Amino acid sequence: MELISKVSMELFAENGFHATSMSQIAKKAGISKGLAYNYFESKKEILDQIIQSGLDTIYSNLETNPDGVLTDDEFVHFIRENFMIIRSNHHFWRLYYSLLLQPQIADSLKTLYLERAQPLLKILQNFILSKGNKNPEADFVAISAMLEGAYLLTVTTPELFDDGTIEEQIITACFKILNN
Amino acid sequence: MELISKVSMELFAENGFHATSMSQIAKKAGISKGLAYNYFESKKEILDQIIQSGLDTIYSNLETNPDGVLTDDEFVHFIRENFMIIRSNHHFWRLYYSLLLQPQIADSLKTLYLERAQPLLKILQNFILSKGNKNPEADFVAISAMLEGAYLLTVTTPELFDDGTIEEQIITACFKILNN
Amino acid sequence: MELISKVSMELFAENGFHATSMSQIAKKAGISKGLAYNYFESKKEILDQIIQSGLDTIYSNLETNPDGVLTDDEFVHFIRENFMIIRSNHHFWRLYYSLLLQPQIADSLKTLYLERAQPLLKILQNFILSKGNKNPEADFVAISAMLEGAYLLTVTTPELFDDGTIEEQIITACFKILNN
Amino acid sequence: MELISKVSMELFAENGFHATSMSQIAKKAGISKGLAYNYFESKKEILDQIIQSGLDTIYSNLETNPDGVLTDDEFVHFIRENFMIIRSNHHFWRLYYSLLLQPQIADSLKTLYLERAQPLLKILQNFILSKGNKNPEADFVAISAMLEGAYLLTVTTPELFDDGTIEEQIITACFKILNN
DNA sequence: GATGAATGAGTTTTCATTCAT
DNA sequence: CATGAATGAAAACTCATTCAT
Repeated sequence: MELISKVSMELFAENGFHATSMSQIAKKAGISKGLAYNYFESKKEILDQIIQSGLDTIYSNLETNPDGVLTDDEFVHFIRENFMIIRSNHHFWRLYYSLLLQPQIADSLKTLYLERAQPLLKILQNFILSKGNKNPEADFVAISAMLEGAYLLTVTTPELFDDGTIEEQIITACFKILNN
Repeated sequence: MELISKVSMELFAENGFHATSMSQIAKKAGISKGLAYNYFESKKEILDQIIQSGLDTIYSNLETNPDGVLTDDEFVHFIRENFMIIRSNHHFWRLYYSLLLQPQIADSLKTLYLERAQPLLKILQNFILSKGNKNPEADFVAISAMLEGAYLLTVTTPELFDDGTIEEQIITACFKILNN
Repeated sequence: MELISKVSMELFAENGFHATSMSQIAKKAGISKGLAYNYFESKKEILDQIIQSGLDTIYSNLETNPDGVLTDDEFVHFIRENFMIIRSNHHFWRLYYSLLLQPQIADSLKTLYLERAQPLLKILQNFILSKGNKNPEADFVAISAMLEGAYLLTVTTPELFDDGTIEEQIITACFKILNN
Repeated sequence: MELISKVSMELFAENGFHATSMSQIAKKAGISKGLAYNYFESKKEILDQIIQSGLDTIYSNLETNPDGVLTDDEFVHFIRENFMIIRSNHHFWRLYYSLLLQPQIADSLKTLYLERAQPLLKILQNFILSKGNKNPEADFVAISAMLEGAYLLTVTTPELFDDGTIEEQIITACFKILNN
């Protein structure tokens, strides 16, 4: 079951959900199609379960106090950790982003995601607010977009940043935005 | 033929390439399946043609002198124009991003894209260089990521920014990064 | 389409709905499975359509004035005609009876059937009432049961009555019941 | 084993033999699929065993002297008892009738049935003969059909006759047929 | 006795594609 | 140009049955 999920995630991420067949999954997992259906009611259910447990494991690794305010050093650490998590789950994130682009699926996914990501966004927001700038919302939008974009680039074209310095550049830019 | 492309792009963007059938396309276009095959050799060819002409029309609207250096005002205008183009072609961009996440397809797409986008990146690069900062590469990465992220958000969750101010916040952040 | 219906009815009647596969249907009809799905959305839809048009053709052949009262001769003719119709549609009736025994399907079927059969039952009722017996309801129940049973026997074991005299014996019994 | 039979009979009767899966049976019986196969070699064998023991218990309850001749009172009692038996085994009879309509299965079933039912038919025949009518075969056909039909109605639409008077009406009609 | 993981052949259904008209 | 009937390969899914434990 773990195996099926793992194999499916890789295939879904590489080829897309619709372009991946149960036969491929079964073959790559070294089992029969029938067995896959003993564990999951449908292909869709495999996807759902991947999303669920993917978000679970990712966010459980990040649990911090969402009400406290980070110091600069903690913020730096926080961002680096985010990138590390993305890198070590790039299959999942690639899948996540591709699903996000399909309106049919996206809505339920967005809800699920926002629910789990809320504490993180809160941490970011609090940090930005603590800087006392005139327009914290604008800073929040800009930094969120920058992170989102950097995550996407990390996932889609990791070879461009395999020196792993993208986060340092992002961090530097964050402070430029905030200390101004 | 124009119609088939248009209709296909919408369906591909909304449901994904693989989840869209030729029947759906023919039905939505109000023609027979057979006729679609008079114009296109295969479903894949429709996609290719969409990408080709999509990039064509988009970048032909943006042709500027890639070797010159923008003034600040021109840069602002340049960014705003980019967002406008994204918004008026959100179907295309949604499709573009979803394809980008499928490695099978992504490679040829990336080549194609970089080819067309090169002049724009050059403009951005020149502008950043003209600011004379210590680490222009870092600024380039940060700003590229921020733009990429903002485009993605514009395409996937337009409702969050329907006041259309996201570009202003991005522009402000760009200058903070560059004037520092 | 006519062909598919016809072939399906025979197979459904001989083997049962669930025990008949689309492959069998396609093979017997000399077409591909795919084509069958051009005409019918699902196997269930084939069944529905068979029932609909089966009841249609049968009852349209029997349309008589349901408010008038039959003479004895007309009653005899009416019964004989019923048996003839059953015999020339024995596939359909075998299918009909087998569906009647599956509660899942039976309810919608019963409604559909009663709707169409109502005029016939009315004719029978009127005829019985015209005889002025003390307990017409009892006569109606007995005669209905006798007809139902005779139809069932005709459909399931036609060889027992291939001389075609069962209806004469039923008719005789009817008059015994009514003239008493 | 008893349990498996009982549960299977209910499911077969409600949903049909082919539409019932071993999983459903095992689930409803609260056992594993494997265990079911310790008791029965196949799904078909469950069915066979149900039919066998179904006919057994039913006819063992009815054993009377097949050579004697019933009095009128005994005949009335005999019919009432038949209806009672049908009612208390409606699952079985529903299943029986549905199988009767599938030629593949029906032949072996008919043989089996006739074997067991022979004594009962003999009793009925003797009773009819004892009335000394001109055409006892015709009376036999009519009364058999009436009983068959009444049984079918009792099994398929019990709600129509839940006052339990259908047998009285049938009995009355029988005497009308016979005393004429 | 009892389980349930595992299979493989079968089922219903879908769909890109072809082609006679 | 245009249709839509037709196909065949492959998809998702089911299920009777087996077997190691």
